[in-house]
Formats: sequence, structure tokens, C-alpha cells
Amino acid sequence: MAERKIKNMEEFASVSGISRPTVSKYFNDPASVRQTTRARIEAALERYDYRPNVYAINQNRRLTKNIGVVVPYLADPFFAEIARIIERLIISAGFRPILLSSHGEQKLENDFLDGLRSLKPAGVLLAPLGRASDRGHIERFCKDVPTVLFDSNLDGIGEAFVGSDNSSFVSHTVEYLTRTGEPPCFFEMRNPANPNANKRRVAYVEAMERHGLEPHIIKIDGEGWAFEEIGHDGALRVLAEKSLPTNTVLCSNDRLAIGFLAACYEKGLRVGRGEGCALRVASHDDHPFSRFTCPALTTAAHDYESVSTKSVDTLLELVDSGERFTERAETLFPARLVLRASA
Amino acid sequence: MAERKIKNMEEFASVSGISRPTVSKYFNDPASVRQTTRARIEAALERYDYRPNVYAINQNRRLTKNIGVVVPYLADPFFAEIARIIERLIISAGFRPILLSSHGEQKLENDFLDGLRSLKPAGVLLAPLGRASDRGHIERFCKDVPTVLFDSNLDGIGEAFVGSDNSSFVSHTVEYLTRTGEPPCFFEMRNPANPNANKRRVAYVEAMERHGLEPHIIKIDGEGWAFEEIGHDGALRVLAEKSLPTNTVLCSNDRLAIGFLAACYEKGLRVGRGEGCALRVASHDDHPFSRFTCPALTTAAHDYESVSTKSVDTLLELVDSGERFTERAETLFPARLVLRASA
DNA sequence: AATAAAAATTTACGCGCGTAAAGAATTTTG
DNA sequence: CAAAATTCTTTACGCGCGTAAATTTTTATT
Repeated sequence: MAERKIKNMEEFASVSGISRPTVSKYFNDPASVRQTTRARIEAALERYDYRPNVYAINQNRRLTKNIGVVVPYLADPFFAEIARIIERLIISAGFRPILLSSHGEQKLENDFLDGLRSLKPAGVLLAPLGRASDRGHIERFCKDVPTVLFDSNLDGIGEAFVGSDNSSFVSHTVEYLTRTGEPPCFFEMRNPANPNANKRRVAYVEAMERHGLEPHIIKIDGEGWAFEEIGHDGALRVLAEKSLPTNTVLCSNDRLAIGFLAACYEKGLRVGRGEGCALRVASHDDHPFSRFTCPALTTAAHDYESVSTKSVDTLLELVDSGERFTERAETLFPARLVLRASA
Repeated sequence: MAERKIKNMEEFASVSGISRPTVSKYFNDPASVRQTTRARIEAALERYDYRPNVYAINQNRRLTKNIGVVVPYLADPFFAEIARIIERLIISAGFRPILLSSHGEQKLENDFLDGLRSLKPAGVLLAPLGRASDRGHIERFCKDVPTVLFDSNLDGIGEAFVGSDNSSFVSHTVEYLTRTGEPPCFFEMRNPANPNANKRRVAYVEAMERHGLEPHIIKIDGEGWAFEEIGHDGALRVLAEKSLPTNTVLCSNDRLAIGFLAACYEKGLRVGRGEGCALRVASHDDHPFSRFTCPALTTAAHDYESVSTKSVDTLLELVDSGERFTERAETLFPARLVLRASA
């Protein structure tokens, strides 16, 4: 290998005995050249490790092989997990994922989209911040770049939306909890950043009414993405006020529940469904850490795999066709109830 | 704004009344042109939203403004946190971070480095996988691209290393634990992927001997990066065998400890330093979730901010000088003991 | 073997910008 | 105000590759 340094495709073409345009064709799609030619090129590739210049390639392409993946908060293991799956799918489809985390900030989300646009990506997968998102900005971006939203929906924006069916999450948990004990109250942030939270609240109220029960919603204060802390502090307050209307608490999401459980532990309240338990706590998401809370958290699980796969497939369909969808499809995957010790 | 669509720098130069070379100079460094010229360009920028083509720029530059940031496992909130800080520092220094996660796989680490090389980055910050890293591959990469290692050291590789002083972590915890109760045994994976784990074990033995105590190391089985699960399963086994030589357990890292605490809870063992507690558990890292374990985890905290800042500063120094360091500096930051309820 | 179809080659141009050199304009200095 | 020092303009070339058109070579078909 590396018999001599190859500067550019011209040189590489000459040492491999093939013309440059054909070599160029090979690099765009190895299957598009004759088998014998391909073999010669790949033989040369063994001897001289040449790689085409990324920038020169992309300058002349209208679209690149880049796919942007923008998530609201990568330090949340939920997004880390889904990003991991998505990245893998993108790579195996022959594209290059560019992972960006907005860190909960509108300015970053906007900046990243602007940056992405000038990278001429084939498409973008966007999990928007939600309430904190700049709708107009994202809308303009989607005009330029084929974009599929996932996780959080922004009505009418993007070519499609793929996410989880929040009402399925809540139906599962409410049904289970009411069947096995006192009906749950609903524990959430007063002003949730994420639109899924609102859907879950609505679904909770509906589910309770369907069961002929009166809903109770407990709203706690707090801004930002430090959900565990917010849940913890909110729980301490609620427990101190003894304002829980029932012994069963359904948290809007697992990160709040993690905080809630920590607070219960501090206050010496035993959580679970057995004898001697003061409270039952359940939640939604199946956060990667929810198996390791004390007690382990009963929760409704996202179908991570399906959401990831469908998001990527939808975007690739868009990319391959080179067209936009005539109508905006919304795909929602149902939840799966995961019974653990907390409820 | 957007009075008409600007295609390229030529057009933008003409509408702003400045020559293209000068405009080019402006975009490379706005301070390098006369104040009045700069004002005219920026006025034009207000009216027509033009941005130079990224690919064309980078094709002609020997080095780009890209800085690669490679971490072993982004789904670990520890790395998510440090990556967040590093990204911010890089952006504010006027560079573009490219965040990559090896997901614990050597092949991905190698592929990402190869990919980065062809992006002609100004430099790279690399937290290597550790034992799973391909030393030769990384060494060759570092010959081509100025690289600063962080978190995990690989002896002699890269221009510098910035990390935490593992022996400081362990000194703090061992000193505290021996002072306030029974001396700790050390709980760790049998074949840790991360070199820091080895340093911590050695430091534990040294610290115990310094206190005139006999070290006890408990090695548990498990491969990969699912530390919580490994810690949990290992703890269940150790507890079942009643093989703990003392009532005080010092875990090699917080993620193992999270699993350990979950196992204790399941077995009904009360953890903490108060009356009625069967065990004390402490650990190292100050993982973002360690505040929310049950009980909250006593641990030795990384100085995230210092490690991040020093890593970025060191790399930027390298980048700005355009030279390599004559000798490879290793900077280690001490730990800070964080007392919580678990020990 | 003759013909049609497919694939490769040659030639040529363009992409958008960096950058060098030489001269013109502007600003700074004394 | 003149000279010196900056800064800008003009002109020109090159980067490495995509890609189109016309031609030649190779392969597949009957």
C-alpha cells in the first residue's frame, strides 16, 4: 500500500488505468460501472489509499450525502439512545449523519438549521424543541430542505412526522393503574416545553373520564430540561403539603418520575404495590435508566426501534424520490406497558 | 432583506460595492479589512442574506475551521455533559465542532477518525475507547491531525492529555470512608474498558496501604458499556454470596454504583451512614444522575469545567501556533468530594 | 459474424472560492 | 502637505471534482 502519494482523482485514474470520469462514476456508485472496471479500480484502491476530496465532491453536487439529525437535548439519554439508532441506520443506508443537539436553546436550534442548510444535506431529521422552537424559522428551513420531524410534532411543518402515540401511552398506564388500585393523579410541569406533555395530559383526562373517574392534575413549577430536579423539588413540595388526592401518581415522563422517586426515598415513603407501600408511581417513556430507579419504574415504553426506523425510511424515501410528499403523513407508534416494582 | 437571490461571492461583492478578494478577506477575518469597508459589507449582509459556500471555502484551505470531538459513548450522560461544554467552547472560539460517538466500537472509532482526516480539521479532541482502541490507527491519525486526548489517556499518543487525577478521586473517597466508618472494599469490572478504572484500582490499593489497611477488591463479570446493568447483576451476586468483607463499598464509577444501589434496594438493604443502614456505598465521577439515586450518591466529582476548558485551550494553542508541541504534557485535575446520603 | 446495446474514453467546461501580484486609492505619519 | 504605509482593486490562476457531448471500445444479442 501507499506506493506513492496520490494527489487527486486524475492521478488515481491514471495509476488504475481508468479514465477519470469513470472513476468519478465509480465513487458515486460502485455498481454503476462494469464489473471488470470496478475490480481494477478496487485493486488500485488497495495499493494506493486514495479518497476523493470531500469538499470538491460536494461543491459540485446539488445535494450531498449528508443527513442532519437535530435533537433538542442530547444529554437526555432518551435522545442519546434514539440518536444512536438513527445514526446507525443512516450510515448503513450510505449517508453521513451529522448529529446536532440544541441543548434546549432556540438560538442553537436556529443556528444549526442555518448551518445545515449551507451543507446542502440530502435531508434532515428534526426532533424540535417544541414550545421553545421558532416555528417560522423551521418552516422556512423545511421549504429548502426535505425534513422529517420526529418525537415532537409541530403541526403542518416538515414533510412528515413520526413519533409515539401519547394517548396509547396514557391509556395503558391509566388502565393498568385503575384496574390494580386507586386511580392515578397526573404529575407534570406547569409549562412543559415538549408538546407531547400536553397530549399526555389531555389523554389522561380522557382516559379517566372514559373510566368514569375524576381527573386530578398536579402541576409543578420549573423551567428548562433538568426534569429530574424539577420532579424532585416538585415532589418534595407536594409531599410536604400532603396534597396528593390519591396514593397513585402517574408522572408525565420518566425523568420527572426519577426525581419523584428520589424525593419519596428521602422522605422515607415506600413506593410500590406491595404491603407497606405508601405510594404507587408510574410514568411514560421507558427511559434507559428507569430499570435502575428505586424501586424500578413501571412505565409505558416507546418503540424506539420503530420510531427510528420509520423516521429514517420516510426521509430516505423523500430523498430517493427527489420530490416532496403530496400530503403530510403522521405516523404514531403505540406504547408497550412495562411492569416493574414501582406500581 | 433578500432583495434578490445572491448566487456567489462575485455577485455579493458587486452589490456591496467591494471587490471579491476583499470580501473574501472579510469572511476569513472580518477584522482584517478597514472599518469602513467592513461596515459596507455588513450593511450588504443585512440586505441580502448571503453565506459563502462551505465546500468551496474548504476546498482551497489547507485546514478548515472544523474541530472533531470524538467520545467513546455519548449515551453515557457523563460524556454528553462534557461534550456539551466542549462544543460550546469550540463554537465561541469561532470553530465548528463535529461531534462523533464511537458507541463503544473500535471499528466506528477508526472509521470516524478516517472520516475526520478527510475533512481536513484544524484539530481533534479525542476521548478514546481505551482498551478497545486501535492504538496503531490512532497513532497514525495523530501524525496527520493535531490531536489532544482527554478523559482516557493512551500513553504517548496525541500532542497532550487532559483528564482527571484518578488517584485524587480515590484518595478523597478512601480517606473519607476510612475516617467515618469501616474501610471500603473496591467494586469494579473484571476487565474494565477504560484505563481510568485501572488507575483507580491501583490508587485504591495504594490508599489503603497508606492507611495501613488491607485492600479488598471485588471483581465482577461483564463486557461493554451497560455499566448499570453490570453493577446491578454483580451486586446481586455479591449480596447473595454474602461475600462482602466490609459494610462499605467503593465503586469504581457512578454507573456501577447506580446498579449497585438498585440491587441493594431490591434486596431490602438500607444504604447510608445512619442507624439501620446495612451498607455504605460511594463512588467516583459525579455522574449527572448521582444526585437522584436512592439514596443520593456520595462520590468524587470531576472538574468538568476545567477538563473541558483545558482540553479546548490546549488544542486551540496547537491550532493557532500551527506547530506541534515539543513535549507531550499531561494535565490532571483533582477531584472534589461530594457528600450525599449513601456514605 | 454482423448488429445493436452498453459502457468507457476523450474533451471540455463549470462550480465558488483562495490567493498571489501589481498597481491604484486611501489613510496615516511627520 | 508630501511621503510612507495601509488597504483596496484588478487580473489571473488554481483547487479537485461533477458532468455533458461526442466518440470509441467492449459486451450482449440474434
